[in-house]
Amino acid sequence: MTTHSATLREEIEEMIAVGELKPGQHLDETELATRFGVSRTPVRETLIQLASMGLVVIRPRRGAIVAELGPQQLVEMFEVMSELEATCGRLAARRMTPEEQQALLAAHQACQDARDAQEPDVYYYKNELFHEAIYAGSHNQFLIEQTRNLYRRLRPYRRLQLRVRDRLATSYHEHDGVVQAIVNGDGDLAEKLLREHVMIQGQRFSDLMSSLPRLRQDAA
Amino acid sequence: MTTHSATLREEIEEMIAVGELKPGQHLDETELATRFGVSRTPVRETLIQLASMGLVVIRPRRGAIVAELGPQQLVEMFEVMSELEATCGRLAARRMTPEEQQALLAAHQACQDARDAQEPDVYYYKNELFHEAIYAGSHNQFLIEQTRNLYRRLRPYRRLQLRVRDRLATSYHEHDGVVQAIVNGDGDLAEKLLREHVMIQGQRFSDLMSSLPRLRQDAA
DNA sequence: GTTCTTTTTTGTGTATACAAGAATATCTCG
DNA sequence: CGAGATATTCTTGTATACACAAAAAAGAAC
Repeated sequence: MTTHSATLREEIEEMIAVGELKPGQHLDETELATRFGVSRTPVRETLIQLASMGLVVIRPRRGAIVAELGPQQLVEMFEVMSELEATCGRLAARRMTPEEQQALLAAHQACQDARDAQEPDVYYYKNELFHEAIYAGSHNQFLIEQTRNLYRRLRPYRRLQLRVRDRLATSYHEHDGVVQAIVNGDGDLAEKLLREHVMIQGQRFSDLMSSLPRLRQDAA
Repeated sequence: MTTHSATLREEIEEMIAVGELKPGQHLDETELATRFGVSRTPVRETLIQLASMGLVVIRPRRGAIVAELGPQQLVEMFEVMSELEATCGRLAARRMTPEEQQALLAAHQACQDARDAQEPDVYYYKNELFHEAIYAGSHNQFLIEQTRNLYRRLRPYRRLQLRVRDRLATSYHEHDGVVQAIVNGDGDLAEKLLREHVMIQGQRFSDLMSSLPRLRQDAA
């Protein structure tokens, strides 16, 4: 059995992730309550959870709005993201079991297939699995959780990410170096390569950030 | 003006930190409500926040208990802690302003004074300031926040930390290496030294973990 | 005396009611 | 016609009430 606010949290979180609720948008408790057919209480509890996760901001007596991250914050969060992933990679290089290495290679192969087929959507998905395979190899459940949390928090802004020309091929090539470093057990190299790999995405973000104001709901 | 649940959160968080509420202990909503002279509603909202922070665990229909971290989880969290601090150090080595370097040196000097005076309590406090000085040098507010969050989450278990023989002198010596690496701008070295410095504390934790069952309130 | 079932009790989850602060609209006066 | 003050409305924060599930206690069967 699950509680109302738990399901609500997932739903609203998804709505934020896909942009149905835009950064800066005011979240009316009663409106959400009626929309989901519940009372204000579980809605409030949901909003508090989302606030703790950083997805919304609650100002006392002034209600909740979808968190809007400024360029500065985004850069900082991406930097941390790259560090977390790099750490996963370094630990994975030292700790992966043969089975986990096999899984990583398989995920890598799947990326190659998607690249060859020139299917960005497929690649995007396989890419996630590839990174998950590295996370798993860190053998640190808490680290994995933290990394996933941050990833989810950045998701609302990810849909901005353009299908940059040749990004697929470049990405795959970077993956290749990471995989080799990991199977060779070279943690420092894996760390370095992953840090750069993720950071490059972050820099693309920087490029896009000038278009940020366009994204968010014009707050009153 | 601030809201009830905000002040409540700080109070309960502190109670958990100092061990007035022990890991595993059941948190009765009505009891807390009467104790603080408010209704259940703000208490519930507080508990939800604490749950999102990982300090308590809420199981549906079964209430909240103070989170109890197993040895495995503690080791994992300490590993992440060391990585976050190490990252702060690496960034600080590259980004610190001269003023921030001065502040770091001052904090380091304060540690030395405390060591010479053989005052563990003072050293403990000055040590915090020392690490904070490094955080600040990272120039990444989000990273600092994450690091502080984890630190706070580990606080309930920190009071276990023994005054190990010679730990003060060793700690100060380790700090010395870190400071030199940072002022020399050697990010990689600072990262490595800080990782080890924090991890050593974590290993002391491991040693103490056998005494863990004694700490937590015997859950029914 | 032990174990399984049934009943009671306790405590959580949700809904509703009320109070107070913030936003907004209206009105008055320059 | 515009600016400031006041009143109204709206939304949030808190309290209370109720429903229902889970744990605890009591009772029955073996």
